Amino acid sequence: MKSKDEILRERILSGADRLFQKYGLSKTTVEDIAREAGKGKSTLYYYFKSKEEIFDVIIQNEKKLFFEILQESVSKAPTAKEKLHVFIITRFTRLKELTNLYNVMIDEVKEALDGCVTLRYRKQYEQKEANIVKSIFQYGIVTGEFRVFSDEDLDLMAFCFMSSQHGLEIDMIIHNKLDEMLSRLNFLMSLLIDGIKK
Amino acid sequence: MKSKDEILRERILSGADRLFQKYGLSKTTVEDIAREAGKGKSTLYYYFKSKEEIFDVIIQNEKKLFFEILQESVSKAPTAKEKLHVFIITRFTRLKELTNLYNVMIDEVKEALDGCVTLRYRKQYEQKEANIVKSIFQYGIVTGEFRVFSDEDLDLMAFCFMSSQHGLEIDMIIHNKLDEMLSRLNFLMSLLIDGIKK
DNA sequence: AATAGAACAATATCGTATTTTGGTCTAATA
DNA sequence: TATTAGACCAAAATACGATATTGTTCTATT
Repeated sequence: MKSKDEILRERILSGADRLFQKYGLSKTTVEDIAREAGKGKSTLYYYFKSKEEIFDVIIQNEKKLFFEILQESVSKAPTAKEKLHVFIITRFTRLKELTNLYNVMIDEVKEALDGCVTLRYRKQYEQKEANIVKSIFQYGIVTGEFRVFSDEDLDLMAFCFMSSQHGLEIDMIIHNKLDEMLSRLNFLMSLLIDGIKK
Repeated sequence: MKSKDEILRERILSGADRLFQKYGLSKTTVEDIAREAGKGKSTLYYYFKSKEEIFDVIIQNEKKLFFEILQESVSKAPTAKEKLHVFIITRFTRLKELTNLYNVMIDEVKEALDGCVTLRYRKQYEQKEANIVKSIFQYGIVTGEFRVFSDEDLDLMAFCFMSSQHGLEIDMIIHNKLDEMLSRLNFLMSLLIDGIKK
């Protein structure tokens, strides 16, 4: 049974989530968020330190949800190979639904390419992705599906696997071929799996 | 023996190349380029239709040079596997030297991520890259190094190989690890090669 | 034929006024 | 006392008119 505080807090967050999805962080005002929650601005500041904190909580929540879903679906697959494919499919399907998390990832790429590296969210996000992939590798080694690699190589491989998926995504965006995205992500993952299997 | 026209034309181009490298296309004025060539603006318009054409010629020249160098170094390697590694090393080494070409590639990624897909240069550039990689695959099949793939799969593989390299580059830029770039590019290529070899 | 320099319209920049915005604070309300 | 509204504030953003800059054209000159 949630307290009154928590109910209102979540009302503010879900309203803000919708606004950020629609208008982005910069175009959504604190006044907008207050109105959406049916409260005054002061009330927002009672519950949150700043607009930035509201956004941060939303992103952290989406990230938490994303990785819970990802981890759950991966854990259900019986083989490491299947886990990797499930990882790709689930990641692709679910990340797009979490619009604010997705947008933040893209924004940080753009910032980095502009020579402005802040990485508020992406570093930790990518680390979590790579950790899941690494644990799948380790599982695959235990089951005998994959060759044995050093821990250092596993880290490197996880990074490279994910970077290659990121690259494919970006290139598909560039070439406006979003409908082929999932099949190509899977194709690439199959190639990479072929590179590490026994 | 070059004609006077060609000498002056190349003087304009090399001056403009330096200016574009330093200031970029938008911040380099036609007046700048004229001054660098020691001529008036009108003279520039005698030889080139517009500032944009000067830039285009420079990019096309850099691209031509880049692919000649790439093709030459690849053709010297004896095995398909070595060709792929030479491709990666040469590509990495030489593209960075061709500043204007490199900058145009990055700019087009940024534009695409902004939802504005123009692709003045990148599409053809990527097609050429993929063609070289595909021909290396075909060579590797002939020499017996790689498994046999359909032509369609070869196209897809070439695209995916290059996209994965692009992704690694972008992620290294994002994480500010440019010093590790080449080793990781080679590491990823090795994984991918392992995925296609007999 | 090759070149300079003036002219032009479109675009960019700049300074200033005005509005908006995130956040603070006090008083009111439940 | 906890929660909330609304006034206020300084900084940031925006709008706008004036001015400068820029890419290009065109005419006259060499």
